[in-house]
Amino acid sequence: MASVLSRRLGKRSLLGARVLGPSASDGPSGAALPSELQVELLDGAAPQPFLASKDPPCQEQPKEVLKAPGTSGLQQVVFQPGQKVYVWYGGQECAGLVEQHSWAEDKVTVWLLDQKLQICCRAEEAWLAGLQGPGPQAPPLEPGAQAPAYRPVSRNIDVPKRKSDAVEMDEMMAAMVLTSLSCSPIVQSPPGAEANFSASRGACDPWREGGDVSDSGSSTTSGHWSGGSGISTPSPPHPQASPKYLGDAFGSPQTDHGFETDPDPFLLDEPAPRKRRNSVKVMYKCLWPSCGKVLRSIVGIKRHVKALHLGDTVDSDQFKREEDFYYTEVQMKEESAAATVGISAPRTPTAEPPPTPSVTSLPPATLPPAPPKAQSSGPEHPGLESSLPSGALSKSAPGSFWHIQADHAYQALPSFQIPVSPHIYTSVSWAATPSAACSLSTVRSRSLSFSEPPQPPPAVKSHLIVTSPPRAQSSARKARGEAKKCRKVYGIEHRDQWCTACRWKKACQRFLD
DNA sequence: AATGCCGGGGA
DNA sequence: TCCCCGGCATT
Repeated sequence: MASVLSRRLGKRSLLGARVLGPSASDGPSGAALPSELQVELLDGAAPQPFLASKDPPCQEQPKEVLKAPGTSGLQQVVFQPGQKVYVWYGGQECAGLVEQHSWAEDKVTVWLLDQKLQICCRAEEAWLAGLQGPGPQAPPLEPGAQAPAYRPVSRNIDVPKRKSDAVEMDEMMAAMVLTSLSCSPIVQSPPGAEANFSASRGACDPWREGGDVSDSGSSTTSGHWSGGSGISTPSPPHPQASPKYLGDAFGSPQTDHGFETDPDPFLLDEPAPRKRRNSVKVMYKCLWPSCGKVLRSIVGIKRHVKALHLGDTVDSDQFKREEDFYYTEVQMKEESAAATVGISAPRTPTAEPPPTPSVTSLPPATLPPAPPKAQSSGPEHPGLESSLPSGALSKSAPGSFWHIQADHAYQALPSFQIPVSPHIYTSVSWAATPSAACSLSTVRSRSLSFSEPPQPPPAVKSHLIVTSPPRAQSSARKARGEAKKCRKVYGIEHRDQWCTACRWKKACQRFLD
């Protein structure tokens, strides 16, 4: 749990929540929040209620803010105006100049050089240049001693972790931003959202989803992000997110209230996520900051994201894919619940994202793209089919080509020539055909490589098998081919046009499968 | 029932 | 070796 908390912390601070945290007066919400959250909120020192503009934090009316019941005498360092100090802002250490230090309120107004803005924060959160460590974890106060009445809990928190987390978060943030193209709601979301920032964590989920990084549930902070795979494969999330989230997602307080069953779970218009294991229920959780809604169907969650967060009005094109980033699949062990819903259909392990282009769903797997594991995916891969017209081999052979000469294939098994064009002949050995098929399949498998762009999952599957070399099911008779046979093509009336094999009731040699 | 083919057998 | 066909599996 601790890890989870710390993680959240980091993320939050990433967004600058700490500095801008909602006012301490926000009694109710504050009380309900996890202790670490409170710390953050209080750290903000800028009790200003959140306003749309997150940029200039408390620069507008810092003074008022400072009037809060002071925690005088706590400060151990006296900041002089103009003095260079460092403060935590936006998840990182920022250098700034002291504008003013209100000893009484234990607040310091700092002009951030980098951000070019003024913020006010608790004196303990700022430290003089040259001194070490971020304010929070800095030595300043003795536990309990001066803890203001309104934030009793904060003192219990082990703040030190913050810094590393923050750094971690920065990286994630960067990745996130890149991925979501600056449109990320997380970035744009109003500061207020942070209060309930379960989403901050979720914000990262997309990657995890996509990568299907099974970090085997280790709930440690490092566990989440250490997996290079997760980060390195920012491929679009697809429905089959990894189950690991489960605990995480549902464990978070925020999630609970957001939980809600999809009204119409059966509306799935895409391959519903299949139940991976007996009692695992797949749900989709909205990652939008402060949302955390959980629905049972992809469609539902997408609709939710689109409608509520992305806004339906906006040209859907612009956000068409965006919504995929704002929900994640979570799996829920649920012995009992399993019975309730027609739990989504099982998703093939390697599954490719569902049909809907946007969702790569998660798909289906995200993608997919899950590293090694995912790779071992099943035999059928989208890239495969798409790269090669399935029927190519068998069907493509227009009668005109093979006909005449192929006709005797049955008799002349060894080899024969196929007139590819009036002047060009291709020598083909029937016996070799299988190998040809092999090479063919080889090529296809190659297309399976990760880089393969997630093509709209072709619905073609069956055909591949046809080209596969020697039939595994050999022993018995040849599986009935799907290709047309002479009988079908020419009809019984024109039996004379059939290939010899067909005439002899043998396997058709003209329209091979 | 229609097809597709294997296994056999006659010429 | 060429041709046919009975019969079974599949569709």
